[in-house]
Amino acid sequence: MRVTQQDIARISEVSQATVSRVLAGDVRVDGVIRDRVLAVMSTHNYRPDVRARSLRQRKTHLIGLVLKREVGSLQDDPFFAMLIAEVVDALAGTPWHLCLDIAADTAKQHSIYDELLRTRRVDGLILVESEASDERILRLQQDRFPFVLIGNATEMPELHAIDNDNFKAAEMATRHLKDQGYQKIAFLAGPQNLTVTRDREAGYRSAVDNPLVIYSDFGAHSAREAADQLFDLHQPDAIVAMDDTMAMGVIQAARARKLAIPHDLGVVGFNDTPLCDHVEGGLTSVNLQIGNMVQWAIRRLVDVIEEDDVFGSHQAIMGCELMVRGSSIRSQR
Amino acid sequence: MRVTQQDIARISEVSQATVSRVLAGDVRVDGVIRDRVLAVMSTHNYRPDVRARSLRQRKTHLIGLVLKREVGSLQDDPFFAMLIAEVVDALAGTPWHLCLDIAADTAKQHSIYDELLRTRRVDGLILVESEASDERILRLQQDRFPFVLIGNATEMPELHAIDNDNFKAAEMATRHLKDQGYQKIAFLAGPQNLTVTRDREAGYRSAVDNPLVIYSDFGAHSAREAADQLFDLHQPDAIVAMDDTMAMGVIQAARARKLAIPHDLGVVGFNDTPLCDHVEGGLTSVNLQIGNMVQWAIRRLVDVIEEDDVFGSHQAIMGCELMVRGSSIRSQR
DNA sequence: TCTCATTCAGAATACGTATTCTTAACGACG
DNA sequence: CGTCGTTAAGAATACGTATTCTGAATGAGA
Repeated sequence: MRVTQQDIARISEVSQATVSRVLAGDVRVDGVIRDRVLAVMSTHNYRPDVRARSLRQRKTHLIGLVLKREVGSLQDDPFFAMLIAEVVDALAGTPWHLCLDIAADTAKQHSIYDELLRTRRVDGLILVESEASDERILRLQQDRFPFVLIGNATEMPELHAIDNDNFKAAEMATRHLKDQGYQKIAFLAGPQNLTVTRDREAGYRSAVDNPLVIYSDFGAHSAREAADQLFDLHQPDAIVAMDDTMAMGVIQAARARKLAIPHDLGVVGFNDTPLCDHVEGGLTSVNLQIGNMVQWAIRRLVDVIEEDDVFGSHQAIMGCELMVRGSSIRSQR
Repeated sequence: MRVTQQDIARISEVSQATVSRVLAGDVRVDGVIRDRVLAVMSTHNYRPDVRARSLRQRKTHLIGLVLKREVGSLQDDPFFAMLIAEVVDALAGTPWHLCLDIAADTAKQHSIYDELLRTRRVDGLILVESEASDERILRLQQDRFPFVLIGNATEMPELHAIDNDNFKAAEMATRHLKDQGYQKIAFLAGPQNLTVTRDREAGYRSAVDNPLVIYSDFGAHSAREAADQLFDLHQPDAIVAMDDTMAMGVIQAARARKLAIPHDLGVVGFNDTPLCDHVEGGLTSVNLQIGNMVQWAIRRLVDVIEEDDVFGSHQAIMGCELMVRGSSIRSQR
């Protein structure tokens, strides 16, 4: 059977309350008794039961993250692995843990959120992939549930959020291609309802005279099909892709058409994932400091939970850096 | 404030016990009352508190997964993303959730396991990357804690485990290269203490006359360095790499030396990750049916937890399939 | 010496639920 | 008409912890 505070109390010949106090580091307990209790705890390998603690403290010490992705497609995009890893890393060494769920579609995602917060399984949520008018946010605010958004929240000021400067990032990527002498630069966009798509598209448009935009789902496969369309219809000589995975789709399409990179086609991606090094010559990509964003978000979220600061409003913008590699350096050729 | 069974009871003019019974679908409660209570629950949007439930039922409905990986290196290898995604997918639609942790080294991993099970945060664990004599397994068995191993357990019969046929997989990959006319086939192995390394090495050795093995850490970078050593010292004309990520390291090294794939060098990886399609011509890889393995493991684990079958012993071996792509087809050239 | 403040630890309670124990009502059967 | 079995729901309890409430002991100050 499992050893409880009751057992420790009995063996130490003190009350259960005292054991609890020792555990909490309460200064009011006598040194002699404290040491005795600690010794008993140690010899009996005692650890408090997190289930009882959760009930009593009304806190599970779990952070929820619900990704939206089709079954079996998470591994396509290292971005999600980065995200997950960064969250867990940020939580390491703290009393907090990650509760991870993946939903196949928006409806499922909503019901999972609902379940998580209404059953009180998690103490707070990290939101990613925000949409233009995000239903999740409204619900969470209504329920006064702690959450932090990783994404654009300029139109919803009453919340905690951190975002990339996606406008600037896309602008920078596009200008870079222009500087390299590319003439007809297209933008391979993601789903149109996402704020990240809108922001990057705007940045792209601001840097180009004759914008050429095509929307596509995430993933190399969809991107490849979209790239094929672009090549068929418009023959661009450079493509800014929404992320590295989609850039890989572009590269696959280019290979099939014997288009040489970077000579015939310049390519830039986003996220600076490990994929960039797997491309011959390297894939130019915008580093968005996802790790820093996640760390900020987690710190904020824990603060919100512990200070009960649900109504506060901290927002931050993370800088970005263009990592120039072979896929966009035409001048060398 | 949050609505509890007590509130539902008061409003429905029944006792809290009855509400609990209605929730559990207890047949002994009268139909009229049941409907009344259900209606009140519905209008008040009631959901049971998972924290109280965890304490009372002694069950958190959380499955733990602790990966061992250096900080920030999880995204290098799609294998982990696959693993995580498959676990979460297998849990979707059940009352179970995933609690994910990542440890930088073995010591940290052990302390996380210890914490998870002794505080009763999770009800069971999925173990991956088993070592030859795995301390984790001994501890868990000692504590009679539910777990399922994804890995080789032939030397530890008293547990639930599922594994690939790694011997056969490596043998198959090696023979394939031989059949394609490669003469000097090397094996780029992973850490030597892992059972998966040992099994694949054995399979490789069984298929080759003059074995040529080099050990390396996981990840493209380490693999590239190891591959450079191989090229310097032994000039192999084909390499079987422990996984696709390491195969990418090999390919990077080959590119730097202007070795043409598959003409000058044949390459085979493992896991059949999305990386395979990102290589020009495609990377040949062994599909290990990770999804099926994970599904089996989760089903088993949930059974073990719910049937309290900690002492049972179910084991299974998953088949594999060689996905032949351009990186190993010399005959076409 | 008496009073009062202070310190420390035990007793009691609450967190929200599931379940066992108890009791009331009712019908059947002798 | 009384007894007993059966059914249904309320009362009570336990899960393990944190915390408030209470009381005993100690020491200081008058």
